[in-house]
Order: sequence, then structure tokens, then C-alpha cells
Amino acid sequence: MPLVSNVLRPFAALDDTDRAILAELSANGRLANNALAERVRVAPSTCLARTRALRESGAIRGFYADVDPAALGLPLQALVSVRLTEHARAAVDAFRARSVRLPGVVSVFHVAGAEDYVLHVRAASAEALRDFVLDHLAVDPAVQHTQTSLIFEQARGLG
Amino acid sequence: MPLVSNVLRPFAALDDTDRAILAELSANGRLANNALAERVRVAPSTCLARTRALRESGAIRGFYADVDPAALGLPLQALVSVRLTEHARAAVDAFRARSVRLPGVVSVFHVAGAEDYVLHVRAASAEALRDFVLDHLAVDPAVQHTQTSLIFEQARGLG
DNA sequence: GGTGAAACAGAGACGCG
DNA sequence: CGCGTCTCTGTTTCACC
Repeated sequence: MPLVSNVLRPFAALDDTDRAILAELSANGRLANNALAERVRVAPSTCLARTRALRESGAIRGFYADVDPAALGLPLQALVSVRLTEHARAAVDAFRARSVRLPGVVSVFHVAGAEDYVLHVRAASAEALRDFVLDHLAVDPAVQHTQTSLIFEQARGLG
Repeated sequence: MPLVSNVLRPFAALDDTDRAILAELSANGRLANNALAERVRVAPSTCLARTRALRESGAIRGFYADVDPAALGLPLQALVSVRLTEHARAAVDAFRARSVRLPGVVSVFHVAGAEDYVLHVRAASAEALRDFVLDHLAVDPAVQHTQTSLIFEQARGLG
């Protein structure tokens, strides 16, 4: 196992065009290749090749629609902090693998500090949120402690 | 000002087709209308009208590329909990408006509980992260206290 | 690596059941 | 409302610089 984390391995150096493409697409994932090419000042075919390379290198991980959770009948959101009982790699990895598959889980953050994980979850109601925590987390022997903070509002930053 | 938050206003009831469209697009925001129509079992023109209606009703808030922050030279991510000095609406709203515009801020969560805000931020280095907190948060008179948790890993959930 | 033109596919408008 | 057809725009390939 390498001592240096993969996360620190630099990407093939991105030039200004690549960075401009990433900026445009993170603000508007459905921008047409034509329009994107015009904004970043290259020909459409060049732009297409760049964008494809960015996708294949992993710089672009995917494209997603931002769906209002309220529309899906999940008006509540919460951040649930989770502390595990043990911190061996196997236990930690297993918890992450399990938690991303739980219903309503938007994002799973493995964090340093007093807590081990922070789960961003959506729920239909306060009862559903309670049930989520009780049925999926509290019963998990790997979970020592959870703390749930209801999200009043979420705003998207600029990056 | 209404006593009942806008967030609680129900959307025009969505049927199974609408929900299927939302599910497909949140998993793959660039799915072509043709392919989307086939998956949700309606004609392309119908699918297009549905999707447009979902965008206009606000059920779909936008489309975004998920860019690996490491590719942008921002390999570090953190969750920064922020407690404010006062909790009057004006102060709280102002903080949110300010924080979403700060460089590196991905998302701002206004939460219930001991903390008032949780900021999901990206940074180029540990020093940059420290500078972000010191220069933008610690000096803010509205901010009473912050706590920074480095993110080791983030995984995207299904729901 | 970047470009332009040419073949191809998808988006979007409209009139009909 | 949902559907099929039509046009038009954007995508993608490829030979060339």
C-alpha cells in the first residue's frame, strides 16, 4: 500500500481552457457543447474532445439534476453525525459502503475529529427521520453514537 | 410575510412518470430526452413536456457537473460548523448571503441545534483552509465560534 | 493539439387523436 | 394529455493544418 494517498496524486495539469470548461459545467451541466465552446473560445470539436478527456480522467465525475427534495415528498433534510465503535479500516469502509445505500442518503462525509461520519439525509417527516436513525443507525453495532441536526435551509455556493 | 414557509407548500401532485423522470435525471443529468423517454415509457415529445414542466415548477432546480475538487487544485474539503453571536432573522439571513459567496464554499446548511451553520468548503491546502476560516469567519463579528472538521472522503448516496 | 465541413442524431414546435 | 411528424439546431466524426 502506498504511503502517499491517491487523493494527492495530481491530475494531468489542466490549462485555462480546461478550468473554464469545468467552471461552466459545474454552473450549468446541460450547457450545449456549441455554447460551451463559444464561451471558452475554442471550436466545438476541440471543446468536445476536452470535455470528454475531463470526463475520462475523472475530473468530471458525472452530471446530475438538482432535484428539490420537497417535490419527491421528502421535505425534511438533516445532517446526522455518526461516531463508530471501532476505527479499523475494515469497519470504517464497511460503514461507508452500507450508509451510501440507505434510503434518503444524499451524501456521506468521512470526517476527522470527534465524529467519524456526517450523513446528509432526506426524509418525508420527522417520524421518518427518527425511524431512519433508529432503524438503520442506532441498531448498527458499528455505530456508537449519533447526533441529528435538522437542516432549515440549504444554499449552494459558487464552488 | 406568510407564517407558513414556502418550503411546506406542496408541489402539484407528481405522478409515477414524473417521479421516474426525476429519478433518472438525478442519477444522470445528461440523459438525452430520447433515452429518458424510453426509460420512463412515454413518447419523446411527452417526456420533453414533462421535463420542462418539472423545471418550471422548481422540482428540478438545475443541472450540474460533479467536478472532482482535486482537479481544480482544491484537494482538501472540510465541514465548518459556525455558531453566530445573534439569531435575529436579519443577522442569520445576512450570514447565509455572505457565506455562499465566499471562495471555496460548496454548500451552506442552516441547521437546528447547537451550531447555526455548517459550511462545506474546499481548499488548496491546510494553510488555505486555515486562512479561509481566519480571514472570512473568525473576523466576522456575527460569528461567535467555528469548528472545522477535515473531510477524508465524500461519497454520493442514492437518494 | 486545434480546426472546419459533412453526416448524423436529438431537441423542440405543432397539429391531431 | 399523449402522440407522431417535421424542421432546425447541436453533436460527433474525420481528414487536414
